[in-house]
Amino acid sequence: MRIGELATVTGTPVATLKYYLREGLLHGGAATAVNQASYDDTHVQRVRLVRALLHMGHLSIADAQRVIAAVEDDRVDTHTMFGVAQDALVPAVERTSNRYPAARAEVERFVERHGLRVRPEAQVRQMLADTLVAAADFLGLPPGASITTEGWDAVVPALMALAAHEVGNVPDGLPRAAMTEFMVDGTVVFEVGLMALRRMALEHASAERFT
Amino acid sequence: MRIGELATVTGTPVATLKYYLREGLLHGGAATAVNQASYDDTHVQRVRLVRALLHMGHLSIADAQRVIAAVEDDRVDTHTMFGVAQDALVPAVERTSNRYPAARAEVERFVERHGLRVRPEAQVRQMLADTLVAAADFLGLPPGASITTEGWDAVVPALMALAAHEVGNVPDGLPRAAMTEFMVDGTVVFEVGLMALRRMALEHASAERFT
DNA sequence: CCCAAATGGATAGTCGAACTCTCTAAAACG
DNA sequence: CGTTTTAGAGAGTTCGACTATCCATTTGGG
Repeated sequence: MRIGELATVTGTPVATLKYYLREGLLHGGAATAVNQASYDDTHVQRVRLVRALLHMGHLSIADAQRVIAAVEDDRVDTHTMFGVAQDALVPAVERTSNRYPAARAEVERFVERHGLRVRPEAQVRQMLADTLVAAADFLGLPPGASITTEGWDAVVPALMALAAHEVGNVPDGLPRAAMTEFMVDGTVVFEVGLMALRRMALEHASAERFT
Repeated sequence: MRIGELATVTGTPVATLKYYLREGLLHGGAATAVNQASYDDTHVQRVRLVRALLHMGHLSIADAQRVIAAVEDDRVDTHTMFGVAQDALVPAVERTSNRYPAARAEVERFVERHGLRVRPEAQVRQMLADTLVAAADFLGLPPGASITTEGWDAVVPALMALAAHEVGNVPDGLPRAAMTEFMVDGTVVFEVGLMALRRMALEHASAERFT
């Protein structure tokens, strides 16, 4: 297919596709002439991934580039590639609070307690620490007060079951890039769903308490 | 305190605070002279809320205005106010897919199945439907294929327990605006934490499957 | 009490991100 | 064979979120 058809299929303007090409978010089509290239299903899927990252995941172009780069890196195994993609999804925040050492230590204990196989350098550890710090700051805890994760313990088994279910859904035998795209898109899309469920649960709990 | 001190305490430039005042994100201080006003703890807390909404929650100024307006509306009870604030937190997406009717119907069944006390008009229902549609589109399901939520069922009890715990943590006897601020901020901050946990669970599941 | 520094309020300017437009020479399609 | 479409590259636009400037007060240390 040519770029016009790709635009129609994905519902994305040609000018925007060209922009994605320039930014390296979309791999070029097979050149058939000096000003012609042909695109295929991998391009359709990629455009969907990019749009999911940008619109559902609210990533910047720069962050999306990091994810795409990880997806395209063929040198490492699926699990590592997924880890890199995950890391790229973690939003950057300024980390000035002096609560971070305590928060990081609490995260290590949490990971240990639940026997989670999470890389020591995984950005997601930092992400959880960010939350603990923000919560402590917001609650106005005194600087030395202990930061705990015990409120989270109850939800871990359910999340692990959900994650196992989701990872189990990744089809076998796909090219690795396609598998990683699958997992990254799943990460973003199901994340939004989980947030929706959480908010439903909050509204329910609020109804129980306040009405 | 004067605006300079508010700026110091919250780590926000004076120019930005003035911008928030102009945009209605921050209520004005008590005027003590034609060019003097004094600010108090409610302003400090509000600035923290605004920054949590903008930076952790990645809301636009316009969306944050809707949340703040709900927080400031004294005419309704706490639960309703929280619902309005929740609705304002749901990001806007373009909804062109023809899968929406099926997705909405599935959401209704889901809410019914779990006995969730969620308002019929709550935006969070739409948010979950968005996810189902995005997932179906991404997986390339044929247009008529059924959209289900059964993968989510397992996680609901844990989320409800977590939400009950969190709502239980809201202190009693605060002014209602403060209570709502508390819950909104909690929604945003703990949401980030939940996403972090989910990603840890995904990495764990990926390790189990791919290594 | 006096003057540099801070303030409230308003307007204008900046900056980066994410597109969107324009242009040119070369296919492609009917 | 003339109208469309295309690749590629650069310039332009739009919008959101600040940031800077200005002025007429007001404050607060010496």
